[in-house]
Amino acid sequence: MHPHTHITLDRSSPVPLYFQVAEQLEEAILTGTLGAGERIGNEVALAADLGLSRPTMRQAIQVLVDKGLLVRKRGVGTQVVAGRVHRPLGLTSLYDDLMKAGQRPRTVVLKMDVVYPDDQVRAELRLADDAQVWYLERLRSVGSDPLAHMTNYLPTDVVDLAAVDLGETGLYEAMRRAGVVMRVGRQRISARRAEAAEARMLGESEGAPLLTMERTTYDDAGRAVEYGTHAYRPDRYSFESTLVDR
Amino acid sequence: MHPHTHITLDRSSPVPLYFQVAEQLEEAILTGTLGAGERIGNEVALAADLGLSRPTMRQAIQVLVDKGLLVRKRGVGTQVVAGRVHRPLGLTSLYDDLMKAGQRPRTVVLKMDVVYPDDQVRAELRLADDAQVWYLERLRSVGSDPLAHMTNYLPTDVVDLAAVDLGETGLYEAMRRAGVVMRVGRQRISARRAEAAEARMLGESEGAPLLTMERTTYDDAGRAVEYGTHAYRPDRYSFESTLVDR
DNA sequence: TAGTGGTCTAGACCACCGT
DNA sequence: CGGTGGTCTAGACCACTAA
Repeated sequence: MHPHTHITLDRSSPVPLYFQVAEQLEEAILTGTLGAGERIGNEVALAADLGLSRPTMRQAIQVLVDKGLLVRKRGVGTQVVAGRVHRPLGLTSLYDDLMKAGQRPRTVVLKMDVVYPDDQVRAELRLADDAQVWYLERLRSVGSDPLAHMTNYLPTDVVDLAAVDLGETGLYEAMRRAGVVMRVGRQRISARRAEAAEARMLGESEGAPLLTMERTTYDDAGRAVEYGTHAYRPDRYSFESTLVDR
Repeated sequence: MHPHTHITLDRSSPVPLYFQVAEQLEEAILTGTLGAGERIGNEVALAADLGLSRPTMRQAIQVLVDKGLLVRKRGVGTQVVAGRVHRPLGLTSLYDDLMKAGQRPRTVVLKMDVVYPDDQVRAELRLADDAQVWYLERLRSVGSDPLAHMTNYLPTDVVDLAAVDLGETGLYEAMRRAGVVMRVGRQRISARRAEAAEARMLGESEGAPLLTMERTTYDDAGRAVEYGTHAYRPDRYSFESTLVDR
């Protein structure tokens, strides 16, 4: 009844125990060692097997429930969710996503300036009336294929963009290196027709459908650190996500 | 130092204590009683004030951290995230969303049949080779404006669609009433050109951009219960979501 | 009825932050 | 250094499910 997934714990590691368990359980699910519909658990026995308290074991399982890999049912147990898994989108940039997928993204910085933002941007970033922002416009490609046209606004006190080579690194990675800890992003995804100039840049015809995303990102102090509006070629990009009801 | 948000607990209520606290904290944030950037906490003191244990108080705060309303920073405290809040998308249908927004959606069922699914649908739903599914095609409008063209496939043993008036209720609501507990949804959002027939239905011109979503939903036993591909008029609809890094 | 997850308690030690 | 959140323990009682 116990498909022993053989979990190893290292109590001297700085990695939390619940996370060690979650990692190894996830691995077992992704490799198929734990198949769709299979039951793990119960929590009490698992905890005892591993020499953990039940709350710690529960926390480990909760991580995978939140990722949509496991479902819990009271009185029944915990089971592996069916279906192929795709990685959830987190607070990553397109650049990060492409790198992870083994692609070689290329970025051309079209514009980079310090400007006075318009009212909408100032409101999104909650800036004072006289505050200035970095204005950044980039075109991202994979190989010879244009993929996305990106516009971003950043408060000038968040990061000094002039000191960064944005052709060689993603914006989010640059922000992280500057010590910004991004915690929350609020985004809206829709679609629209490509305008003429934009269509030329993306190698599409005017009026072609574009996938659009606008996002405001907040750091670990709750401060808005970035606002951006992006346009993607829909035949080359899509947004995947997992929703979990608790 | 304590912006006393006056939280009331009812220990005789079946609503969990952590949830009662989370609800009232969220209310305080949404109404502005707790303003952007304001610190709540600390966990120990809050727990003591309310006569709760610290883990319970922590769980309450975690709910709002997961919703992107609060950010925690070790050594500092817990603060309210800046910016306007929009409700996250959960496992709801377009119908539910519209109803909540006070709209009056109208649904026309274009087709409803039991069919043998093609390979892709069979794979998404993890069905046996000889299994049949409900095939459902609907057009949803608000007022006189067409909004979305929706196609769904459901295993026949999940719910009997013939017994439901889908003009009067959303598909997800109908599934819930049939005892289906949906727990996980995996979706992909992109865009494409409207085809001729589709454009006519949606009141758009051929080639107009459409926002597309395909989603597979799983129940509390990890079983695929629904697969759908939808097309929305992008000037009338967009997907909003909140991402949280932990 | 037996077994499962859901909630809750009352502590403990640690890591990190700002002063 | 004091104060914060991050982790962990060892229990307890309850609600729900399935046999």
